[in-house]
Amino acid sequence: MLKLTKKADYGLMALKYLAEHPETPALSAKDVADAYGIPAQLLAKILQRLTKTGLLRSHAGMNGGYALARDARQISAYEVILSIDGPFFITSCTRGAKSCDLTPSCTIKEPLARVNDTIAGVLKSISIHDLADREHSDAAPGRDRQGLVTLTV
Amino acid sequence: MLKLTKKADYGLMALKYLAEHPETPALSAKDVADAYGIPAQLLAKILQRLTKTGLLRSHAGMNGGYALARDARQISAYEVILSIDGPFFITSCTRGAKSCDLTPSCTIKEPLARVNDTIAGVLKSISIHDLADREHSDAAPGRDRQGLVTLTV
DNA sequence: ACTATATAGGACCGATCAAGTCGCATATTC
DNA sequence: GAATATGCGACTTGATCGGTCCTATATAGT
Repeated sequence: MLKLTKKADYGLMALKYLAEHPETPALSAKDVADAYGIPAQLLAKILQRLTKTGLLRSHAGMNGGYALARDARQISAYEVILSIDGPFFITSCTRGAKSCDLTPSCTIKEPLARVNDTIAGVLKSISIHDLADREHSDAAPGRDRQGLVTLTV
Repeated sequence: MLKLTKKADYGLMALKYLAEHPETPALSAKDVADAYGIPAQLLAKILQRLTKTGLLRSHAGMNGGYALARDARQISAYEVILSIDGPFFITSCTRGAKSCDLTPSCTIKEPLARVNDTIAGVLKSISIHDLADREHSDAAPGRDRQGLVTLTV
């Protein structure tokens, strides 16, 4: 059904939240979880994962927590999703896979691989900052309302 | 993980196969299943579904089977996937859903809904014919190699 | 030193869902 | 009437997602 996992959702929400609070040196998993009403333990593990992949910086102990490792503009939705859910492919057999189980049969893959690339491209072009400051960019007058990306399939 | 179900894969493959054999009046589920090494019973149910949604025309009895209900150019990958997997949304809570469980919390959804629309747009722009005759379009010399679609997010 | 607060991470569980199978009814052709 | 098809519902199995629990470790404040 072409759906993002809830974990990835949570991860994106958390990063957005961190991006919206640049003044605080660190926010705990519980802080973020409470803000959104997400299970704290679950979010904790997600943030740990994002830390391991280098998107977050963590600090244990009191007043500890997490902070963005880079500028919000430099973190793409793609990286977040990839960190949490692992590599995704729209088809079971992609050109990434060595060989298709349905050997030469599945000739569908080539065109769909391009769809896959497109999706990846879109997600790569969306940064955490884009998610966070949506209101601003919406409110900005005379701005090209739609157009973060243009791409060719 | 943003993945298509195998059923949708099978469905696309089957339609492609039908598109490649326009001379035969009808092909049985078994014919197609054997051609690709797919479980016949499973494919049967998929084709039945596609028949119910109007993409295929069926004929029972000996020498019966399935045939495309429209020209291969007039059937989009989107329709096929939609028929088989049902409506898909990249996020758990989309603007399609009445209300988000995480009430006003999930502010992620709006930007991602646009990603969702993009994906849908790409899939809508790909027809069964595009899947079937890939070799031809690839072989065609001096043709704009990449470019079925251009879209703005 | 002690305690409260954090991250880090492993084990586990339940619900959901995809994938596939089985069985039976019905239609159609030979 | 037999062989071949579709049509459709029920069921099984395996994977995976979402979530909880428990323990170890780090750190800041009193």
